[in-house]
Amino acid sequence: MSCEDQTVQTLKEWGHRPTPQRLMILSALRHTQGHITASQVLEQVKESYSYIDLSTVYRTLDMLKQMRLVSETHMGGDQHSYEWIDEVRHHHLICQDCDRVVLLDDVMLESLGANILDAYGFEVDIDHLAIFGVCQDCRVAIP
Amino acid sequence: MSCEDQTVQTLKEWGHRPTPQRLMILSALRHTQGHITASQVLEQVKESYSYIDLSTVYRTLDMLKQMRLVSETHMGGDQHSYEWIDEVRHHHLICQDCDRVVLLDDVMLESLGANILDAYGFEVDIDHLAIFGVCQDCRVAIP
DNA sequence: TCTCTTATTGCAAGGACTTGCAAATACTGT
DNA sequence: ACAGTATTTGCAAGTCCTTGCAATAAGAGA
Repeated sequence: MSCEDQTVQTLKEWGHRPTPQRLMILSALRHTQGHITASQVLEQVKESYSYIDLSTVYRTLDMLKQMRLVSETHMGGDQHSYEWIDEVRHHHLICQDCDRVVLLDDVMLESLGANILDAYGFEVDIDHLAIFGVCQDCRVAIP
Repeated sequence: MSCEDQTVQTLKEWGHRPTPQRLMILSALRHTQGHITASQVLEQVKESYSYIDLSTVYRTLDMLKQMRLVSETHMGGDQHSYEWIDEVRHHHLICQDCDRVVLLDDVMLESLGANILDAYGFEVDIDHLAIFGVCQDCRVAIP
């Protein structure tokens, strides 16, 4: 089963229709390494189908978020970032001085999730977290 | 020194001018228990000064965020929430089923901060976090 | 106190994202 | 294959928040 068919299957399982627009948006997301903004998705899809509308992109991204196939992150700029959730889940440490982005392994947050579940009975669901702060280099540079 | 004078002092220390608009916005924030949205601040200030503009409110909120006097949280609705940061810092667990908000003690996140500092040399700066998930009651209700 | 400089304001326009709605499209059962 | 139903789309309008800019107001120095 191709990766395309796989996606169609997943959509159907959720009761969503695999429309051409959705497949194109999915393809843009899957074939992008790392983060991509909604308007970048739009541009990419427009190359094959120029009538696609931004609202369709956002609606599809919302759907995929709910399905846990993509993660949404607000990384400080004016636009949100979206990313296909592959095997390895990770988060981001964003330096407020130099804007550098450091990947944070999900393992770090697993214990947080466990602690919260213990203490509050609340089952957290952290797909993608952006944590702000100051990175190592800037901490050294700024005494 | 009154709480008003205190605020004026803090503003000056940061090189910001204590304009009437800012003082009214500050007062609205300080005298609100819990969260308040930007437009709620606007409404409250308008009662004494009807020419106040939303952009001034947002600009002041940004300033106060930077000064760590208020925290901003996106709690799932369409507007952000702002809150005066008092003695006790806390975060929020938001249930995606029933929308209930559970306060999360900052202690839970201190160890996360320490772990990240150890592993990455990155000094996190988490003012106010909104973590989504499923609360205890809903976990029980939904088998 | 008065002038000079700089920060701040209100307004208007803009950007990102959302929503209402009629037309178009995909699935279901026959 | 076809009609009926429910979803989905593109468009347009709307919401929340941000930004550019000229006019205003605050603080500093004479």
